[in-house]
Amino acid sequence: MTQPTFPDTASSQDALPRQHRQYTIGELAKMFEVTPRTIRFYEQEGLLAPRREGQKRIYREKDRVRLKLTLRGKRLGFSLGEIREVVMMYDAMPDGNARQLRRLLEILADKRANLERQLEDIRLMRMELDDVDHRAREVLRGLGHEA
Amino acid sequence: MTQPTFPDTASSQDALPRQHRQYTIGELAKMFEVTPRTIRFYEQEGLLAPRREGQKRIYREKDRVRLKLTLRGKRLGFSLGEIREVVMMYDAMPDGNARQLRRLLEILADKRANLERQLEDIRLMRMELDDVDHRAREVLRGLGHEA
DNA sequence: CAAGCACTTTACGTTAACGTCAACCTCGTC
DNA sequence: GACGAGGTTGACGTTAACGTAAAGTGCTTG
Repeated sequence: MTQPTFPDTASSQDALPRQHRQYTIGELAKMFEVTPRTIRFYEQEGLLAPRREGQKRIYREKDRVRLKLTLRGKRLGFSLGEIREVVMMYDAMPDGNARQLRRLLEILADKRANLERQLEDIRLMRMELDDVDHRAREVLRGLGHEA
Repeated sequence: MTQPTFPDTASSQDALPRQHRQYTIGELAKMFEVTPRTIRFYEQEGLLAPRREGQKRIYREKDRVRLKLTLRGKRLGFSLGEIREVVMMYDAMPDGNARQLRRLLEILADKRANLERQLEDIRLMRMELDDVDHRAREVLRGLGHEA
């Protein structure tokens, strides 16, 4: 039961300059409660690109952040492809030409619209849940009083 | 290009008592911009249970609402199984025993927690998008001034 | 040096959520 | 009565996102 290291709190016992901290695939996996397989898969899908030390993958802070963003995107229901759109274009930005940048802005607007709809969906869904909850409690109360 | 009838606005041209309005599978499909196949699939998965008129499926207001909730759940990343958990227990409530009801309350709390995390995720994701957006615009501005 | 542990690649398996036929009824209408 | 627009039931195909098993590499520890 090796409980997960928490992603944003302690970076090992000796406070390293964090920017230069390195991670193995297993460490990252535990941090975020995913399997190494998942992390390798994300690499294969072009979402991560860790250094190699011999044959082993070495992850740096940047990779950790990317993984974090990727998983957040997933929780919001984005596909890996959609996530890659943003993450990769973000990296290609500095030397990006105008056309690419405008395309990126389009994509961003798209994602944002998506988020706004989700906010509304959440609001509505909450109300539904509250409603069901209320009814259930009342029925339960009724059961308590009889028999 | 038969544009979709909007789910909550006009219920046909003659204002029917809405509660008794009936729908064919094709009508529902257009309303929500899904295929009939999808709707039949949801039925097979126990999310819908329309009446039959001969061989044809007849959907009533209740079914339409269920479909709406289902699709909303999907947009929020819930699986059909999770959606069924709530939707079906909700129907089984009136005659539900205490154990079932408590189980339902658990599930509800679960979903709610899920939603709360999503809210936070959205907040963070928004900030990221804003950031990328800003950078992109600045680079674009830079490109305009040179050359 | 054998054992164990963490890592590697390759490759096939699995699940959810539909898509895509094929082959068939059943209307209204030309 | 042919036909086109809807509907129906199978049944097989497809895609995304991993799971899982096999077989090998490299360190370090008793």
